[in-house]
Amino acid sequence: MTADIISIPRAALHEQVAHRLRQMLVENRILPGAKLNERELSEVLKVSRTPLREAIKMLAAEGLVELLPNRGAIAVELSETDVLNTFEVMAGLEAQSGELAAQRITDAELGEIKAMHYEMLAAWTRRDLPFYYRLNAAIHRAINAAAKNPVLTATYNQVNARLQALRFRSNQDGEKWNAAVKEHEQMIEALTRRDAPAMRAVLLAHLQNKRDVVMEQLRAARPAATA
Amino acid sequence: MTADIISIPRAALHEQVAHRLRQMLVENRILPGAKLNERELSEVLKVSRTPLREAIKMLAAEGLVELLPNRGAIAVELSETDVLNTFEVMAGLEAQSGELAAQRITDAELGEIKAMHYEMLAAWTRRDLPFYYRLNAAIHRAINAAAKNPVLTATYNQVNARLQALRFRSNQDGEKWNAAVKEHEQMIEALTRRDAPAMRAVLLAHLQNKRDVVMEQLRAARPAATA
DNA sequence: CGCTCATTTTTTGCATACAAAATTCATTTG
DNA sequence: CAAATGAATTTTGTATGCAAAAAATGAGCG
Repeated sequence: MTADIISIPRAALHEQVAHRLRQMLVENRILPGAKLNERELSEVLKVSRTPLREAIKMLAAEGLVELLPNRGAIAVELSETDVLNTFEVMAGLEAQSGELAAQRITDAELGEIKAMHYEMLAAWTRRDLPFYYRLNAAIHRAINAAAKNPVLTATYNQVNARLQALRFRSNQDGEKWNAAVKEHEQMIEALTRRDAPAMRAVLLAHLQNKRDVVMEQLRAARPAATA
Repeated sequence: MTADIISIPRAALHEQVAHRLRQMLVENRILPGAKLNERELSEVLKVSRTPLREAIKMLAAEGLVELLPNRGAIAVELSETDVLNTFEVMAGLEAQSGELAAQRITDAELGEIKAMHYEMLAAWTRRDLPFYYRLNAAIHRAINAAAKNPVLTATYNQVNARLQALRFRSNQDGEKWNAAVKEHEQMIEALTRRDAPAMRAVLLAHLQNKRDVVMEQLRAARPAATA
């Protein structure tokens, strides 16, 4: 009875392909609106078209690509109203995460979040935007995890993935950034007090501001074009 | 220039297959935990395995089936905690739908919902459970539509689909049924007053009760077995 | 010059073919 | 007779082939 060491059955090919495509989409290596050419992609990823097409179908179900009958798939291009609607849903999911986290978080989890919060403050003080972003995302993930609802986490991740593609690295203006940091401090306080309604309120406000920042940058990047 | 009548490009095969499979899963024609045999299904649906497999991958991304590496797919089997978690998310999505609907509903939409409500009361009075269920679902769909957020609607539908499979037709007990009807009346009132917080509160309570009913029937159907 | 329409080329969609893994089943052995 | 072993069968996973649809190209015409 050797412990079954050798397992690691290597994730199925279509899973790997889906993962890589997802990353390419989220990192804007495939631009919104761009066509996903099957022959081309199968050469780049070194797989046949069959698992590639299966992966594309999964991404379509996740809302990351759009399927055009007889014309393949394109990376989703969110209109302004799409972005607003998506943020609205995200706000609801974040608010619920926060609410549940306040009720269910353990002291250990809270401690870790506080630690990350201080690291984030350090990054903020140094104006180290990339590191700030990474910690910010990690904190939100940790709050979500503290809610202890895998269905909520999965739903949250899926909706969030669509927004990742347009989360610019560009520096948000100082005032908004300060506000975001202040909101984060309120979150920590609310969590410490296990105050669920406060968490909900803070996160709703936080996402509203995040939405405004993104919309502003979006309007600066694209001329106008409402859809 | 004849008006292009002949269009109707007939939805792609994998879409049709996905639709039919989704229905089979939701209607429990494929039981939870059952294996989806590709050869078998491709014979029943009269398509080759390729579009069938693409459809299965989509359903996996939607959370309706589970993919087991090298062992195909099985219809998802929700544990008790899965069901509780899913209801928790649904409650949040319904509450948000109601909140937004209260802010955005038109008089015409409200009128139609009221009409359906009265039809539902008729079905309730006659103890016509199937018709009651259909109207109930239609009302919730209409509220969701009145929120005017397609992203919310899509998310809602996707999460809800997983619960459909276990929404028994069996008659819920009279007391709970009366409570549900009363809640629906409160919903209509809140909508008429355009009272968003009230809508949120009513829908949260409504889904909590719905959850209790389902959990009770679930526990009656299955012996115990917590996962 | 620009436009239309036919022809070629490319690309998608579905079916089939083949390889690898899992399952089944019969056989053997303790 | 139970458990174990190993071949036969089934089933999944991936690649390839072929038909139909869309896009690109280019010739002809206004």
